[in-house]
Amino acid sequence: MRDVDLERVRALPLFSDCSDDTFRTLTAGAFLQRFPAGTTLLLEGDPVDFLYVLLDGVVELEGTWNDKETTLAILRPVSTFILAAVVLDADGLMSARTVERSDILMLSGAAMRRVMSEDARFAVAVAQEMAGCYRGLVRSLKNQKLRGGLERLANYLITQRLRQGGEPTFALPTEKRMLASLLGMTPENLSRSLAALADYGVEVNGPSVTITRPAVLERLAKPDPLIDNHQPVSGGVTGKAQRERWPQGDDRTHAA
Amino acid sequence: MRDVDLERVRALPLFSDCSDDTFRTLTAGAFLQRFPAGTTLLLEGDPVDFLYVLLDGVVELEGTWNDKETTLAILRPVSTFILAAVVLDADGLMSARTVERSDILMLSGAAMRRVMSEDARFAVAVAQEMAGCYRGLVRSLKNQKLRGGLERLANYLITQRLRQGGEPTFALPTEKRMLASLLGMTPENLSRSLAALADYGVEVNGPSVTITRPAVLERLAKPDPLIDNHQPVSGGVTGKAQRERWPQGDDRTHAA
DNA sequence: GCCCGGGCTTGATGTTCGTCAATCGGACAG
DNA sequence: CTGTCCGATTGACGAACATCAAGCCCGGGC
Repeated sequence: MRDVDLERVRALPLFSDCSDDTFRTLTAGAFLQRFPAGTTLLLEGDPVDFLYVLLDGVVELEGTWNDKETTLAILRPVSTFILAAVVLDADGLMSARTVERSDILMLSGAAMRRVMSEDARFAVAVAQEMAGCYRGLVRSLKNQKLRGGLERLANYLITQRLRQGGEPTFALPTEKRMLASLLGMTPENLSRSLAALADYGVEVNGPSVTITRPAVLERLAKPDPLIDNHQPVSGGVTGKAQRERWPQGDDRTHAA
Repeated sequence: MRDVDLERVRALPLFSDCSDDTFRTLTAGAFLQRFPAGTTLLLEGDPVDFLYVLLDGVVELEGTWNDKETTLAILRPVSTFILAAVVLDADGLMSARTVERSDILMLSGAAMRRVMSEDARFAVAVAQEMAGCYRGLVRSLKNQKLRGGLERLANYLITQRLRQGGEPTFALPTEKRMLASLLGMTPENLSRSLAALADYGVEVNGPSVTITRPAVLERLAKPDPLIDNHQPVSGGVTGKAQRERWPQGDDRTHAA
């Protein structure tokens, strides 16, 4: 395993605060693997033996029931996933699939659990990361239950624009079929919804989207910081916990 | 604060494993308060200064957007809530309301965060509780995105029956309007859905429900351990983490 | 006893969304 | 270049669901 990769992992909020011993123990039994696109890394219901760290590529988390599938999240580097199952040593509740060829680091789940109880700082980091993931899911559930399809799409586009730097034109990060599944609608309906957003200043050309009248779109979308996390993805803010702390920042960690 | 209450808190998985010092620090600045029904304990978007522990009564967690409300969870004793916001020192993403008169213990969030980094066992317990809550939300999101209203209701009834001891007849734990909101439908539709379940052996009499042909209902509901958590609530299994570990139990915590 | 209010139910109606089917268009192999 | 495949689109239709508007039931207050 290359030092470059090790440093990227060490820089993750999840690992940046732990002792060198802890980090050595965790990475000793770890291995980095490259997977082709479309590989199922983990099937829902299977026991989870590793914490996965996506270093390069794209990974989809999906859930299944009654021959229907839904996308629960789309991950980009650098992200960890199935941390909850590792912490509890439980079966995974969702499947993980590579969307593109991906470099993935696998850390022993047993080692994770052992090391947590020895290194309080690491355990705190795990708790914080879990809390960040939890809050992301609360946002998803509110988004799903409170908004209609068109509103979800409008907010997705607004969020995406901000995360990609704020330019009026940006690219959809995945296939539209997968985006539809993430937004909780069918591909047909996503198509129609995108067409309907033309009235609100949204121009679509293949994967490229241009928002010509942001104010008009926002009046429809009614974005809300308690549902949408508009934090830009730039600048090395990689952990789910850090994303949830924005915009307050770490300085709120006062003792009083 | 009475010793009886202290012991109930100490027995929670979240606190059962921490040192006496940790527990003393946490409970020193804590206070127990009784709230009447319908009290808003916390408004979404407000900073969270306390970890709440519901000792008696019922609490509803709800989310709001655009003048619409949805129930995200209904809590019964003994449960902690808004742990994620406390861990990250962030604003709450949902409101908390008492449904009945409730006894609630409030622990300083700042103390929680301070103590976590000093007591690894406590930090691990927090991480585990967070992981349990996270998995509960994954289940909710899958339930919401993959199933239709009738299926959600059918599975809710099956789960409720098992949690209340497995008898064919049991009582709905809350007002139907709130149940409808939890299930992501309108009260009108819940009424109609309950009526529709008559064909599947479900008899409803006010808050009392009888499942006369469980097999028939299950064929409709298609319950799935990756969505529905059928663990009975009896026998002091109170933490979200413990509920997620079932049915494996703690013996899976092998080092290898 | 009576009235009143709130929760629940029931029916009628419209909107949203999913499904089925056909078509379009670009990517790629032969 | 041409045929094929697959994703995206478009239209027609039906199912699921929300909304609006009664009416019912039951319990509390007068």
